[in-house]
Amino acid sequence: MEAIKGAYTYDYPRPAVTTDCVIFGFDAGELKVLLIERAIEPYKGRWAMPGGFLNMDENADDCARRELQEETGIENVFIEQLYTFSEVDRDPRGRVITVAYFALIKLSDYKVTAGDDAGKAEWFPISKVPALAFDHDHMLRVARTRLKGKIRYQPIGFELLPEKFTMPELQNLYEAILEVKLDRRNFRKKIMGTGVIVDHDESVTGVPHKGAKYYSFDKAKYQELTERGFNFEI
Amino acid sequence: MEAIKGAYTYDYPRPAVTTDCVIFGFDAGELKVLLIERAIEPYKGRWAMPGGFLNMDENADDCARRELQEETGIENVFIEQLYTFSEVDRDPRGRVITVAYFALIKLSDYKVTAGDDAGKAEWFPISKVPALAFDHDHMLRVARTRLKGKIRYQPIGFELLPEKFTMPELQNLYEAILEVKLDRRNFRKKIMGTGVIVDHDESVTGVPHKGAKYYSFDKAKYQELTERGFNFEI
DNA sequence: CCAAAAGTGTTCTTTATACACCCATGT
DNA sequence: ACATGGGTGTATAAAGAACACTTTTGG
Repeated sequence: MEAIKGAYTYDYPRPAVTTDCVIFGFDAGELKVLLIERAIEPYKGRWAMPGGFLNMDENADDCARRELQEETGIENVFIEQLYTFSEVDRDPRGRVITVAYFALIKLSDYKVTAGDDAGKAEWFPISKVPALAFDHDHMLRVARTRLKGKIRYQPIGFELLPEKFTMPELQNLYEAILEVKLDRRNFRKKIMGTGVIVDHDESVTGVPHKGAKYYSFDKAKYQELTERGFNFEI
Repeated sequence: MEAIKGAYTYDYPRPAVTTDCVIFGFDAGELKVLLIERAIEPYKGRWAMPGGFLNMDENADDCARRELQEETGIENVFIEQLYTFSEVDRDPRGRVITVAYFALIKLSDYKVTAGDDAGKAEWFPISKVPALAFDHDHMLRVARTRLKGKIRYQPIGFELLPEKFTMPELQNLYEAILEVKLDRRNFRKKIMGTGVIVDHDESVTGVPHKGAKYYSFDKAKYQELTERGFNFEI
């Protein structure tokens, strides 16, 4: 798709359409967001969610995945449509509506903060996110709320952890997302009670205390249980 | 906004943007959807959700409300963004993406099937909806699923009933939406337990059996309780 | 007096919450 | 041996599920 000055004409005006993606990761007991520093105006130097214009031969999901790949190198991750933001004045360049997505990243796989297409990319702890470009502060709040709501009935938490994880890690994740403290014993009971957790006979080593056991999430078993009307409530 | 042949030119191609609205109502113990019969091609004669093109001076919410008003006469109702549909071939006229909404109507207020702008409008029981235009079958399924999920934690059921309703009516509504049978005594207990239902000392008359008492939903009390971290689980 | 639908309480089962001690490891 | 964090069980409280008879009203 090349820019050809004024090559596309329509009988009615049309908004430009973009997708943006709120990218969540989890590391060091903290929920984090991947932001891109804008290299050009408007909002040059401000941080924003990665995103870009929709091509004519792709749907919004494809666009969000493509932009994610181009701007951060991330691919093959959990991604879901969040909300479409369409305020008339949300972009100073003109009428732009954006279909926002949110992605959940196993941060262990993407620790290397790749400086790609769009300039600097950086993980920010959710509590230290600066004022963002466009309406992205609002977008982040919406994504945060969605994440908080969704984790109660879908096991999306596992998308944020490495394949093998420990019970304390999983609990920390839930505590970070839900912003509550949970009881260790009750948490383990509930998680194990779902029957979708596999025990590896292996523990954390090299720590000056009892090493936590590794577990992993059995996606196949989850699918199976879901089809039989199984409920994942934490 | 007038059509001026080829008056709007851009350097990159842009999709057209519309909003569509899935309109739910409840009557005679059945969940219903309001559809419009298409008067023009494509899909002439097929039924579809009302909707239309986004103007440059309105956001998607405003557009959805405007189209709802223009095509069905309905206004001042519950409306919420549902999902943005963007498959490349979803509209034979070209690239059109649609921001879909769903609305909940107190059917008692809008029984008159107004034949307006877009031709015939008609309420269909959800079980008797014919094959729809565009990707609207899919859209309806998404809306149905959202309604089913949402009613579990938000008191949106009341948007579908008249101001005063009886307990059996409310229960029928929940049963229709959730597609389950509920126990009369337990249902009443839970609903009354929320503390957001007001008892009117008035009953249904003119029926050949004990008339059911009227209740109404106290929105102010609900807001108050919500702010204190109250949960509306049915 | 009959048919039809509304109203109502109790028991049992399941789930949620609260809570404290011992264990393994590295320094 | 000690400091650190991991692992475990039980008792109590709350919520959910199951269930049957009486009441009101019009015909």
